[in-house]
Amino acid sequence: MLSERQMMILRAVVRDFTNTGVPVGSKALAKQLPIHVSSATIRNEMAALEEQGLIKKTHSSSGRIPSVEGYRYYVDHLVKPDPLRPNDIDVIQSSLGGDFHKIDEIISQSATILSNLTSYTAFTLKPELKDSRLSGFRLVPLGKRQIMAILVTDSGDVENQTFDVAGDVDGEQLEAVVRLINDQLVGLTLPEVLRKLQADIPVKIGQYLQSPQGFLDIFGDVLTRAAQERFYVGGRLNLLNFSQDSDVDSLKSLYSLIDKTDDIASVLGQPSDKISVRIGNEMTNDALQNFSLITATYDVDQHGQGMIAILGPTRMPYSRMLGIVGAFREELAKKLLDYYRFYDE
Amino acid sequence: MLSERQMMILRAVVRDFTNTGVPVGSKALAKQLPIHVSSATIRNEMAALEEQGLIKKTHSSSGRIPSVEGYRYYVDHLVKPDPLRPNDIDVIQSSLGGDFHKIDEIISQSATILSNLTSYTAFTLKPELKDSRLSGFRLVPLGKRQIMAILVTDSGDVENQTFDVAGDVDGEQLEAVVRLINDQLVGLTLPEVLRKLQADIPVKIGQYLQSPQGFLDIFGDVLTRAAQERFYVGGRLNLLNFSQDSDVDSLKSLYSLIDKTDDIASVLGQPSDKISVRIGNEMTNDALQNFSLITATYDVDQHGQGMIAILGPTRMPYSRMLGIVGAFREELAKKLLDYYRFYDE
DNA sequence: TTTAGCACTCAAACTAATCAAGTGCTAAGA
DNA sequence: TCTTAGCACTTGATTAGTTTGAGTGCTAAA
Repeated sequence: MLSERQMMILRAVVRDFTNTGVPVGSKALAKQLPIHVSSATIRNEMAALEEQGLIKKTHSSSGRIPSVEGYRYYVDHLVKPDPLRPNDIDVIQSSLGGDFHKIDEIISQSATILSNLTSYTAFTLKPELKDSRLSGFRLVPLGKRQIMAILVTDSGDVENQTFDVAGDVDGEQLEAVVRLINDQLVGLTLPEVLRKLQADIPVKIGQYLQSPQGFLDIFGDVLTRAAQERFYVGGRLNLLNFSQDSDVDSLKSLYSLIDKTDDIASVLGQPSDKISVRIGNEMTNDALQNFSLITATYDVDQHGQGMIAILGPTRMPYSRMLGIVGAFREELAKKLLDYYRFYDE
Repeated sequence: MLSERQMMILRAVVRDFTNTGVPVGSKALAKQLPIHVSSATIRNEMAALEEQGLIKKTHSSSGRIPSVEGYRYYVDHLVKPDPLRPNDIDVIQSSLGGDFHKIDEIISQSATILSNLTSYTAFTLKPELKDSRLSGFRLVPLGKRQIMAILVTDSGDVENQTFDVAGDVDGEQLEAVVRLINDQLVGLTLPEVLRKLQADIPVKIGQYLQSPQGFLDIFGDVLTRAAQERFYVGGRLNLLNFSQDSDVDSLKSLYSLIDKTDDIASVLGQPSDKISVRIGNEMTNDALQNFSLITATYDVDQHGQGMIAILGPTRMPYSRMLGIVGAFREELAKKLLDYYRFYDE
């Protein structure tokens, strides 16, 4: 249990340290705090806070910095999200105001906006229904020897891939394959389709194509891409700003993590209604020990739930960041609702 | 004019320095050189080389390092490309040996291989005909309100983009627009198409669509993408290894340069038959002052000419790198010829 | 419970001393 | 004329020692 005064001190330590990056000493605090006490008193209180593991020293005679637990307490109990700055509002309005022709443009643009506002790295995921289902498959012949495979899901995701075929393209064969897939697989969830693709489908396709393997490769490829959550990243380069003493290796593993599409879901974690903050070692990933991750979901009614996130140093100004993330999720949801309303109704 | 002995010394200085990164002194050279002279003699020769601007000191009593002019002389007159190591050959064979379904897979894979072999950053461009022409355009309706626009050029490039439309999709309108484009624009070079797109096409399309602007945006978009040379990058993270004293700003501008699609052509420069080496300030771009760029073209007969390149520190082992680039361009050309032969004939 | 005072700690900044690698120059030798 | 041994000199790196300043914990008095 913390006393009022201890909370006040903890809050001040976090605020000061996140702003300046310098450990905070008792004298500076005494001068700054609204109550009138001496630095010695502050020292006593700080010792108590340290006892509880909320703040720590960088060396035996240094000022204090927040521990991970201290940040956590601050985020859970003390922080109040800052309201947006007028300038921030302008940025959002103007970047999100234009005309868009597809959801993905809005989502990818959002990642850029978020990274600009925060000067950290931002992630965005489009609204996604729980289990999206295969809703259509096409094979479009292009030119002489080229075919484009297109896969559509019921949540509107489209994946496509072109590939070359040897010999002439037989229109009837293509049609037969497309019909087969649409008959047998449309309506199933993508994992189900993947499972069937390993089982009975190859046999059936063998009836129409003499060498189905190539085709199955392509189809499987497009399918896995569609099953993976596509996410957008903004401001990747901002990570460079926080590479303390230029630790190239950890930077590299950080970037590999970000670029590995299949890992991002596990990093961002489960959606939850609240805005979630994970701090340093609260994330299991080694590369993220000095970072904090703020994630938030946004709802677009029947179109499902999406996610936005920002990744910055543990030592980030949480009140401002929480304000930005909170406000932006609202703006994005609003924008998407408008978008769906325009195209769907 | 350099004497035989001076050449020998210059060669040794470059070789030593590129291998170790440490300025090369007269004593070490005297011990290492095949001829038997004292370090004092070497010092005299080095003074002569410095006089000519080919080598320089890092401070008044240091060993010598090559100047940009020294590297240039070395590359132009002294270097002999290393033969590939057996291990390198294995890497190429196994990474390029698999089955590919499209040119782009081979080209993108090549960027990865090159970066692995060199541990630098690699670029690859697919073989490109001089002025590729529009050879086909489609609008494929997907689901309720989604359309995919597909553009094909006569060199086999495919660009596509999906977009949403408000209101019901009118199949006849779509067909009319597609027919219009195919009638009026197929066969023209892409710049010509772009020009027409600003001029008479909008009027004509206005006859079929009540609000053509959205469509024109999309079409223009796909068109510009198709007109830009698509290139692949391998080993971008390797640039981090050479950020001397973690100069974040110059790293950032380096990455922005690499990611800006429209600038890369100007960076890579004009194709030429030879393998070209550009060193440090021979490139005008500020961000590249400490880098060297090796570019090489490769020919795939009637399918045009492509390009590969590697970007590494000025202080790179040129003989090995030239060997790798030289050998790889051959391998790649061979692989592509095989590929075209399989699919085209 | 608060606070003035004091002894103590530690990182950072600065100074001085030493070392090793290298240079240019001179003068003697081939 | 070219080569080379010898020597004085320069410089960056490393190490050890000092000083400074911000900060701490503890004690004893208010």
